[in-house]
Amino acid sequence: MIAEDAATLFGVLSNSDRLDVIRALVEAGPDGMSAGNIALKIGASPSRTSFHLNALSESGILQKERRSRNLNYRINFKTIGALINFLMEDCCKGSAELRDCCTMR
Amino acid sequence: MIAEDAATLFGVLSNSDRLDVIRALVEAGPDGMSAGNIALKIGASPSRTSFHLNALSESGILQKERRSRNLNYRINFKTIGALINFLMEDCCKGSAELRDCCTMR
DNA sequence: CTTTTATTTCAATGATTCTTGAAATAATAT
DNA sequence: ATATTATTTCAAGAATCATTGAAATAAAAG
Repeated sequence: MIAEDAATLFGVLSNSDRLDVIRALVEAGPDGMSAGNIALKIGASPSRTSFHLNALSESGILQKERRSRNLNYRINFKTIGALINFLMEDCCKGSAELRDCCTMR
Repeated sequence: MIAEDAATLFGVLSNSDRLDVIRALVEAGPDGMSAGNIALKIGASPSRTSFHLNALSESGILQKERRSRNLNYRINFKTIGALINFLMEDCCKGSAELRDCCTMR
């Protein structure tokens, strides 16, 4: 991953609503959740939720799939993992000091 | 760490210049670098560099210390580590799937 | 084929962030 | 004291991002 793409992904994560969406989808498990249920869960209007869902899926953090009337979203952990790898390995050159600060080690 | 603080930190990381600063300081090692040398290294004007250094140290990603005429900056890995922990443990609830995507595991 | 449900798109507005270059501050050296 | 070096601060403007509510689209049901 190049720095510009990482910067874009960090930008997508730099919003509480979007972090709430990720949390809701992690809780929901591998089947994901519909846009409407996500909106209810995070307490935001449909259009506001849609705006954030678009940023998240545009960047590859979420994947969407239509299921009849609903649009179902689920997390794509590969993208989040790639971003963490960029930060730890690329950007911080695998720093041992940083690794020691991380619980998963 | 609460979601709002994490969102702020992600916002600080959402800029290529600032990622370049972090990379330069990781390369520089534990002694860090002066603002002027950072500006030279990342190829940005002094005031622009100062703007980004301020965002980085304000958020706790960098620490600064005056050394006579120079202001010396170095990385505070604790903050970056705490953010990675938030993302992996808090936000993604320690997801095994996410952990499997990370090289450090 | 009209209505209902689910969601997105759009335009307008407000808020935040970034860049630039000039001026201000801080420390040191002459 | 004055000049030099290092860095920040500031104001102005441009660019990007977020929110709102109304209108548009998509699918399904009556």
